[in-house]
Amino acid sequence: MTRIVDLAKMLNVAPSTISKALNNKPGVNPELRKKIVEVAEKLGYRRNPMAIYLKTKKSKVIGLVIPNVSNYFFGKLVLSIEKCLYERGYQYILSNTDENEEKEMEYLQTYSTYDVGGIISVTALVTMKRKMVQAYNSFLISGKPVVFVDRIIKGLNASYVVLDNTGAAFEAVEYLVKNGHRRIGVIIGPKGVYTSEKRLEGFLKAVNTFGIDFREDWMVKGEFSLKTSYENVLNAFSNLKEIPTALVALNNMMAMGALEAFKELGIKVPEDVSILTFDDMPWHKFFDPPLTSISQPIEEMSILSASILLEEMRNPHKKKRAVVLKGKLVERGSVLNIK
Amino acid sequence: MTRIVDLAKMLNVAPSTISKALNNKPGVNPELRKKIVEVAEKLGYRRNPMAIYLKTKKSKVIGLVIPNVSNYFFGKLVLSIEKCLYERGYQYILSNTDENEEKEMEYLQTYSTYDVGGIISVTALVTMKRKMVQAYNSFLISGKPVVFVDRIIKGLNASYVVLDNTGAAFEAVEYLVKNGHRRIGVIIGPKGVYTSEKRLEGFLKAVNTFGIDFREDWMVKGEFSLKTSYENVLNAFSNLKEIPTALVALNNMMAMGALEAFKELGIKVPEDVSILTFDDMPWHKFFDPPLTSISQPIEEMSILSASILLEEMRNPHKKKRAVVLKGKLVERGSVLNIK
DNA sequence: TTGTACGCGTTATCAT
DNA sequence: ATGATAACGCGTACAA
Repeated sequence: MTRIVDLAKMLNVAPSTISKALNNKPGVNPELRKKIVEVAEKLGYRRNPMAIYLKTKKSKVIGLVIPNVSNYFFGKLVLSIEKCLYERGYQYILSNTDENEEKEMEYLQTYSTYDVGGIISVTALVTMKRKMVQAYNSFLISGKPVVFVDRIIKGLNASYVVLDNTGAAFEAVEYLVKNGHRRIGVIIGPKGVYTSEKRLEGFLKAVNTFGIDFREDWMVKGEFSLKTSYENVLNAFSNLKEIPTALVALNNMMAMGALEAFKELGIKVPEDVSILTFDDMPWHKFFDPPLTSISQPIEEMSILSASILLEEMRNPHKKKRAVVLKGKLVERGSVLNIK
Repeated sequence: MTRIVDLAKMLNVAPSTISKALNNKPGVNPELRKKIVEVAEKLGYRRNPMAIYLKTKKSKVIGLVIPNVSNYFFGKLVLSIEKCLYERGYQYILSNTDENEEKEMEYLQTYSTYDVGGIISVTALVTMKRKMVQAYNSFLISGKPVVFVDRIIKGLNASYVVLDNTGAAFEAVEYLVKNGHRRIGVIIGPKGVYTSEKRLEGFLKAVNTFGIDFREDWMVKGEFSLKTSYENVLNAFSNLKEIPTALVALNNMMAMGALEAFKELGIKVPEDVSILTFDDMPWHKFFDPPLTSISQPIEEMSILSASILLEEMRNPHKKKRAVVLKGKLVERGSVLNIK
């Protein structure tokens, strides 16, 4: 590895001059600077982030908290965020929390020892809210910005980038009503989870607005997982005297669970029940039937969150931003027009 | 952040004593050690990896080269590897190469400045092989182990963990033959890609062994991507006078591409053509028809590669290991028995 | 058991 | 405009 001192010796100048030249600081003869840059390039000099941090205390490493990279949505998020960061010379530490708050707390701890300069977080499903708030707050008060993506923790003065979950859920129901459905069920996620609650809020608002039937026993708890959703849908629909004509899944795992349960029960989709799910996936079009889904602007979310974070790292007293993006309903074959 | 000196002051002992106590080294009074561990715990002391590295030159950061985390297979791989590493106090730098060798080279460069202690690599599709070999070799000769997963670069003395691609492809064809198929096509990946070549090798071996028909124009180039596969299958099957009764896709993206092309051409799966694909995905069972797939032991691959790497980091002169794992054929509905 | 020098590459500061 | 050099940080090895 070529170092600044190596370049200095090579060119018979002082290390400080090399440093100034490479960092575009004033006080270097333009010709000399050009030569220095040239030689640095040729010898493949690369700045040493550790040493720079040692000296300047400005870390170019950011913490990236994600529930689970093997989920397509989060994988894409990581991918685009990495791209943004890499282009600007930042590194990141990826932390898979597995939706486990304790694990998330653990990871936040390690961030201190690695001196991350900021955090982008899709925070885990929260129950021990107080501790979590405290943990994130300790970063915020020490001037390290945090940007929340997809999910918010209330009571924290941090920027965030989320979907208009309420609006999207409203539109989902509206679409079903337009297709003649008046008996609509829903598979919900865990209590206290931001996305689930917001989506349910929009769902209920629409039910109210359009004055359609709604029953408590058409609301199935799915815990945002395939297995739970499968079990609870199986249970609910085998006991129901009157089943809804359509079902909204508040995430895609739960839609798969429902599909599996329906297959077992001999309930045909969409003939017997229509399905509409949150989170569009590239393979939904190959499903039987092709799944009508709500797609999220993942790329936009990633780019926004990364640039907001970087901006706040540069300028710690910047006003926090609250970004809410629109979803898009992708029509396919899992919703039947029963008008 | 509590530091060793803080603990030392607090307990009126020397920093070196604290260090020894916390690292289970001899030369500390058992009672004192107990007290030190206790106080360290209470004050939330966490060792500083940077400082340890500074002193010992032993980095606990490892480089993780992955084509694309948003691909389920690689996402799972990252997840399990992270788990292994985290448990033993290691951190990792994730690098998405996007199957781009130049990007991979770039990332390998940054590894030097972050002083990674070792590398786990699913290396990108290689054409500039020489440069790549050189890059990895420079790590190997400086005593930093590299473990290749899923794909191998020839001419490198490094451990690897891969699937028995040839065997799995052979079994795929064998299964089709058992179901009465004698005209079998294949969608292949890019030239020079380890997994594609090995799988094709097994395919051809089986064709030979079972003495079934094979034609050059039943071999479609899919480049391991949905789009290319779609285009080429569309093209090939609209010109073919006689189409095969079954098609093996050498990865799941290409299977989706074929599915899309068949839909457009009005070719029914599995009535007109059976499909069998590499890479089982959790959603394949919901496809129309449910996709018969070859599943890989992702978890096992991850755990093995992580432990081999860690072992070699501890013991640099350990003999390199070559691990080949078996795939498993998951029967579903996309292969028709035409006997 | 203690005290302390040392390791690293960069950069800020002050002198020339 | 350029040079010389002292930090910067924290854990550890080694001599006492």
